[in-house]
Amino acid sequence: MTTPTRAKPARSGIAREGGLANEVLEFVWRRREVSRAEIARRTGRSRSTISEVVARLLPTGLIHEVGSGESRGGRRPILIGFRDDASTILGVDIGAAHVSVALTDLRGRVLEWREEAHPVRNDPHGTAALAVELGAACLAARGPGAPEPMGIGVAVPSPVDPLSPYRILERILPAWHDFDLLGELRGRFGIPVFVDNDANLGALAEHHWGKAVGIDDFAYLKVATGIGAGLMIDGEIYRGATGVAGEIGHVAIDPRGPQCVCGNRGCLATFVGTRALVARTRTLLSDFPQSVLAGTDPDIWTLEDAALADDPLALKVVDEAARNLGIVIAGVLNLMNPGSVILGGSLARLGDRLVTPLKEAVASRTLVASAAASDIRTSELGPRATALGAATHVLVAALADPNLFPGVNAR
Amino acid sequence: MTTPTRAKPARSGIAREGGLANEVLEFVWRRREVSRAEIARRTGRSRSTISEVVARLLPTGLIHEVGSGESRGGRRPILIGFRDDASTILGVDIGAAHVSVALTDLRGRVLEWREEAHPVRNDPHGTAALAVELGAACLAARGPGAPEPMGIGVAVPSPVDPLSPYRILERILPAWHDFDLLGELRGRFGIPVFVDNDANLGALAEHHWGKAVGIDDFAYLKVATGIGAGLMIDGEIYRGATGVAGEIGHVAIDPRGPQCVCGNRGCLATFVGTRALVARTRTLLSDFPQSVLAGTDPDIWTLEDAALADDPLALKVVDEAARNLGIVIAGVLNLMNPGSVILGGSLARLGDRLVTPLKEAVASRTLVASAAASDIRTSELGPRATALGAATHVLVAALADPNLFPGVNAR
DNA sequence: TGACTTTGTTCGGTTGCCGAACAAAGTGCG
DNA sequence: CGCACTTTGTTCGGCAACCGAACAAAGTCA
Repeated sequence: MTTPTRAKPARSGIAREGGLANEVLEFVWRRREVSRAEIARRTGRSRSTISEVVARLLPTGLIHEVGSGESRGGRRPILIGFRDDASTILGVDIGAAHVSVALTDLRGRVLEWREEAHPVRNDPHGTAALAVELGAACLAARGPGAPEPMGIGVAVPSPVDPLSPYRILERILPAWHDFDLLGELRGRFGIPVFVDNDANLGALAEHHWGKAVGIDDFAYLKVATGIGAGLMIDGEIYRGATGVAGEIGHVAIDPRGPQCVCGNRGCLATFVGTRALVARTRTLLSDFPQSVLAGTDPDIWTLEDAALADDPLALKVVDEAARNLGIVIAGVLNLMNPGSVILGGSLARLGDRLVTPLKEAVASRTLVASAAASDIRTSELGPRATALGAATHVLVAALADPNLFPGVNAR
Repeated sequence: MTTPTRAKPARSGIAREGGLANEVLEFVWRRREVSRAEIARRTGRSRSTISEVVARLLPTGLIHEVGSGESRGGRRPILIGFRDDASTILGVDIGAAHVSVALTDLRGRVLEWREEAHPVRNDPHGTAALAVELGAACLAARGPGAPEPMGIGVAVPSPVDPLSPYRILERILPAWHDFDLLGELRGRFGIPVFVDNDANLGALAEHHWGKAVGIDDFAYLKVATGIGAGLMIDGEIYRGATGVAGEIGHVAIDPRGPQCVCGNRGCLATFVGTRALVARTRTLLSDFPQSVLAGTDPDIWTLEDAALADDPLALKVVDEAARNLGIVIAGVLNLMNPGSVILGGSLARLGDRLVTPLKEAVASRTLVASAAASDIRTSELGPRATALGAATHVLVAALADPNLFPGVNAR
């Protein structure tokens, strides 16, 4: 009855303040070096207004004057540059069986990197301690004089409800019930902490640093222990009504398929998850005595290496996986019409060995195949993509409202 | 190089001007009768500001003072009401084999209604002439003193590219290549014309007048000659990168299924389109000699009527259709996590006879079944839903920017 | 060299919105 | 009934954001 309805709640949970100062800041970040007059032209504001805004932004230390640019027939412009080293960000990737941490600058460069295997599912306290330890190690490696990071981003292998991000993992990881990972991190480092689902953050990383730069509507599929999709719609992560959009691991693709942990039969995850791929490889070993994998106990890494070496057994497993993925991707294309589909997770390093059979499977299942199927690609961001995406989330929040990060303008 | 990037291109193609005046206008429309003080509270603005905005809005004739409301312990408020009869809107539904036109007021009430069967696919000129004729008939029935409508909305059974809405139907209806339906209508009536896909407009109708009032993320499925989905995301129709989002009729649900016109096998449309349902009914006739349909040549209407009368043959056909639809809807739920799924098209009148088996099929294919599957419902808007949605599109545009409709404030 | 451009700043003015103050019109209690 | 208190809607002064015009500085081009 008395709830103000003024501002739409931002779907991303990020302020998106709309102020001109933020718009200019984000523009300078995107263009790296740009004059006041150019900002004025591109934002549609007057030069006088932009001059004033830039003057207010300079003392934050996020931007600075970096010299003069080329003349366009008159006075040479003073270029405004973004200070990529004005601060740093910690990106934490909580996987199914590992924790990794990246320390990045404000341009997505990974300055430090730590990774360690850990039984995440059953040990929330140890996981949090490990994340703190790896983060501290990243900071220590930068030396004593390095500035404090401005924030921490965390990727978790589970849906995140944007309305109550603190109670996250319990659905998939019961041991994590009511454990406050975020509070732990905030308490240790004393800076803002953000969480999101790993596939969502992978999509964010692709949007900023990968194959989706400049594309505002695309789907990112991460194939790992589980399978998840991150959907970017109009430049923002789409979460759906209750925050579980993109949970495609349990789409049924074969009602006669094997039993899945979720209780149904023939889920995508039972065919394409890393465990399923390794199991399938073991089953086929006896049929491929000439395979380099023959006589070994394969895991996902040796399987991928074998595929990269064009081993026939590995290629057969990848081919089957691609065709099963294709069923689901065709559905995504028909339903959402994304501008691009990007494949992430370790399988992405197989490149065309994965994409070619995938495109075939998709083309036979889509009406507008020619247009849609042509833009399926593999990520090139590598194993650091998720942690990088977590850091990127903090960067996006900072550009949208730098006031949330008091540490920055105190330099 | 010189493109201004100021305003994001609105995905809907509608202005969404953001001005306070439009916000107030839309608020008054939603609340029907509301005082200045209440508007101020709910929009977060001051009473003085709202007073001024209302004063500027009153001369448009879209709102007016309608008396005084209940006191809340002090002076009684002056209620501001929306003039539902300030203008009218023409909504045109171009179907696969019919044209229908609704004349509505600004509250979605259908004042006049005309419908006629027509071979739309092969006769664009005749179709346009028929739309004009039915529209004129609606206007004539209102008498000579009636005000001119403020705009025309058109629903077409084909994707619409928001960037070039004039070349619409050629992909699905080759005979329509380069025929300018919109120009025809604009030339005849001299008022703004808007187009969109029929499923999108059905979703819009549900959002304003049907089962999705208050729900900003949902999927609307229309089952007719073809099958299409309208996706509403954050209160706006989602079109995807190239305007074909929701084209789910050709999702493959059975690789061993029958050949489809699109060239693939086992498309959803080959199982659940009206033609497929009638064909399936004919096939099963011999197995159900006790059916009321036995000995008849059934069509989609008699089939639905039989199902409503609990005829076993009809129920079996509906049951099969529901299970096939369920496959696709489960995919929609897993991928997009909509707050609700609403079924439209004539099949919707079967109600629980359709929804119950559908929910069963969905529940066995979704991970978060309990939450998601519970909110699948049938539309109650009936056969006028699409034309109503077309008119609603014009209403939405008008509320977002009444300046587009000069005819209104000239009263 | 001189005419013309472009940049960035200064300055006065408009616009949108706010808060304080006020009159009008209510309610509720002694 | 009378009086204190609320709520509504308007008026008016003021602030912040932004703009356009004017200008000096610094460049290009013929």
